[in-house]
Amino acid sequence: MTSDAPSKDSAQLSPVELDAYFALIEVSSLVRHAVEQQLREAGDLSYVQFQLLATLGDSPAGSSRMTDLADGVVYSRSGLTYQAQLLEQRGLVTRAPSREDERSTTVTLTDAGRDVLAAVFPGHIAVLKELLFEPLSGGDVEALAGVLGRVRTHLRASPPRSAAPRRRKSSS
Amino acid sequence: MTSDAPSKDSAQLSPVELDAYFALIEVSSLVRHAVEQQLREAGDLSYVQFQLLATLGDSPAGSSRMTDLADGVVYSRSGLTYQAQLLEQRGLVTRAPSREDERSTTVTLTDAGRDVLAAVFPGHIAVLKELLFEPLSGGDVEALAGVLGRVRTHLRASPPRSAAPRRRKSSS
DNA sequence: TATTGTTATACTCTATAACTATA
DNA sequence: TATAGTTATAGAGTATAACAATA
Repeated sequence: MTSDAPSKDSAQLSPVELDAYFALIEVSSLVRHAVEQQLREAGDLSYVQFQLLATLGDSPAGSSRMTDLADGVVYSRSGLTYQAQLLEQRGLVTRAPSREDERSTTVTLTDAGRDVLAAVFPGHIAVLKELLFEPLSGGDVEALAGVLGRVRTHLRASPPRSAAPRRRKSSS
Repeated sequence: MTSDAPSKDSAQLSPVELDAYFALIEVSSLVRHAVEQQLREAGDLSYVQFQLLATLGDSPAGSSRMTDLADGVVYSRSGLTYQAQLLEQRGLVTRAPSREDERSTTVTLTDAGRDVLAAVFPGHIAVLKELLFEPLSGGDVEALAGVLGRVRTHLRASPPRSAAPRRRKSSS
């Protein structure tokens, strides 16, 4: 333990950092894969579609603008359009031009959409409990939420390189 | 905060669990996306290709059987063949039947493969430091590695649902 | 002119099933 | 018969660029 600092200078990652990085990739990868299967089987939803439905379900009116929906879920606008089309074709959402701003499209969760969401939730939670939370203590979960929350805040604040193709363009 | 225990029974996730889950997905998603871009720009590598090269680079002989390579990197055998073909076409790896077991294919990292790996590493590390580790203390990193390490162990031990199409079939 | 969203298109990746060959 | 790997093929998802419409 000579230098346990995060080593912001050296061009190397410390062994602990490597551990953390590899574990993060492997865990998120496996969990996501398992969750995707469950969603596919229980409701024929891709993960992105689930995220969109869940986001709509969280909003009070069950609706949202396309641009707001895109936040964090998708990396390109056309990708969002594509997924929204699929959801609309299945009758899980509705799309209509916003009255406030005719350029915007308001996406709204339908009753059928809520049904699918409800059909999928229990299994979704079961997978998470079994795969992610089963081996963790309450303290572990808090630590995880705390640390990852800090990273998330950092990521949201820092210039998203090109994660967000458009949107949030201050100067230029 | 009546029941802060991990709540292994109720069919709901606690607020902290939800936090941890969402943060995990968002962070891993953003980090991975950023890393993928860097790898693409610096060495024209997909993340899976990078993982394969890096795995080979870690092994003493710079070579490995296909099946061993697949571990954790890919979810189907054909997917691995596909990526290995791409790497071979670019001259970054070599494929040859193993002498010990003629059924096996031994994949070996070439000098060109090592070069690409070397070309890509610094930027890779830089992205991780900037995006993932920048806002974390040494203790944070250790906590992260510890908790995720525990989950990883759990995931590796538990029946991979169908993550591993073949391989590791005890009874049957 | 800037913003919102869609469309067309090309491409990457993944997965299932059928198949070959060796143990 | 079981294992290692490849092939064919089909489908899902993503991204870029060009486009239309509104602010």
